[in-house]
Amino acid sequence: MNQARLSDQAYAGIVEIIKSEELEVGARLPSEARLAETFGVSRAIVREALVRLASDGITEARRGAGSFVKSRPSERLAAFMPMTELPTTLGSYEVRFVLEAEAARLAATRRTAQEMAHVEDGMAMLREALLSSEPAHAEDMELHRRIAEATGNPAFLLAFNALWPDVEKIMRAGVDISRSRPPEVVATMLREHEVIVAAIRAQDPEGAALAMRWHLWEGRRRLMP
Amino acid sequence: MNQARLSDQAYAGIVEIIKSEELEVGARLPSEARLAETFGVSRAIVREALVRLASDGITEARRGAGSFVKSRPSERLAAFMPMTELPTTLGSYEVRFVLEAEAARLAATRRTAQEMAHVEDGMAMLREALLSSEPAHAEDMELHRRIAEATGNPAFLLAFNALWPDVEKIMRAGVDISRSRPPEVVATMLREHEVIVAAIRAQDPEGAALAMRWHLWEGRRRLMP
DNA sequence: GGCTATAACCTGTCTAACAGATTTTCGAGT
DNA sequence: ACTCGAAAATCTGTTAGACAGGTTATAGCC
Repeated sequence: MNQARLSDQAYAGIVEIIKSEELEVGARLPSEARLAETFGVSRAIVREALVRLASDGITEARRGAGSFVKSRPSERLAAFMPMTELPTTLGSYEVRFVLEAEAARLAATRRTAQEMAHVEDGMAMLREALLSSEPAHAEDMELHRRIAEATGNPAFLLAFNALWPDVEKIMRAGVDISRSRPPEVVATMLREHEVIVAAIRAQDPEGAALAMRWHLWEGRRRLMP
Repeated sequence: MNQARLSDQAYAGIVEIIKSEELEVGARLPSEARLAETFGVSRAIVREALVRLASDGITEARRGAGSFVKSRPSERLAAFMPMTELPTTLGSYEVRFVLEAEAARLAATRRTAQEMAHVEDGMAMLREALLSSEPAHAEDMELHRRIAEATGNPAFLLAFNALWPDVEKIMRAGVDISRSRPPEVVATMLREHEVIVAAIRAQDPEGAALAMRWHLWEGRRRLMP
């Protein structure tokens, strides 16, 4: 097993600092020396972590001045999930990852008021079903379908309908394995959907795409931890 | 202006080595010490460059063994074509834009030698058909289908098959309108496909995705200028 | 208060070293 | 000859300490 590298830990540690200290965009991180001391590693390791953070667009280094927050990691990490590592047994998730993310983006851009109302209705139905501890696969699917519809592009529905039998099979299998869903999982699933719908409501295309990717990524993780 | 960092030069230098030495995916790069000597910098700088290359998915470090090529680097043109401007009458192109670009990327990453040969065959068939001035819709479709197959993920084929009737209808309509295809258009279409296949052959994921996007974008423009 | 020189701090870079993982080499034994 | 295993050679991961040169803060002077 490839033992974890210290620079990975430093990377995670710095992300943690940005999040927990609530460093705003533009704020300066602690100096390399201080970070090294904090994590108990050498400056070289901290620098390697910072190079990666900069490459990920999270920080920016200014010679002689320090490293600065460029964009908050919570809003950025989701965009960098390596699709290449998805097991092909969950192949339909790989396709959904690009297809539904684009659908969410376009829905946020082009949705009419009527389509939005339709999406909100779907969300309400999903909320009710989830809170009454039912499987809710049908409602889940229906919400995703309505988001695809809100793109105004029927071709998205065509592609989705081709995938859904597969997705449903996977979902059912997942629930069969771990029959009881703890309430916090239900709450998380609900929140993920709410965030997507909120972004579409707010006509925030990038936010919608990101929220959808995040939701699918987490969904895959729930099915195959 | 922020003066160029040595690690940036090292990054570019290593990319150059991978390209000019034609290092295959899986091949081992020179050791950090040797790279440092080559570029006249310290090992720490080379390491920072390698961390960035790994973060970009181009190389992979194995402790005690060396750094290995994970995917061939491409020209990072990162041209972004705004799909939002596509008329929904050509909706299936909008879906293909995300779906097939991802398929091309994954095909470049995961294709086996056998799948590659299958793609090359499809390319040869398309070339022959186009050069004999036939419609060649079937061959076009078959090549795209084989690329989707080369992802190793059957879900891509599911989605494609749902879209293709639509795509073919659009293609036929396009040819009916402008019945004669000038030879330079045929040559361009051929070249676009060749670039995609070449990128998949070279195991260059970003290049393959970019080439596919470009091809679809141009294709849409040919149909509706 | 405003201005400037200087000190304090910070990143970018280098050298030299060692631990531990991996690959290669080479020799012993069959 | 051929296999097997151990030692040697390489290689990455990591540390410490140092210095040049850029940036920011401070302190004192007007």
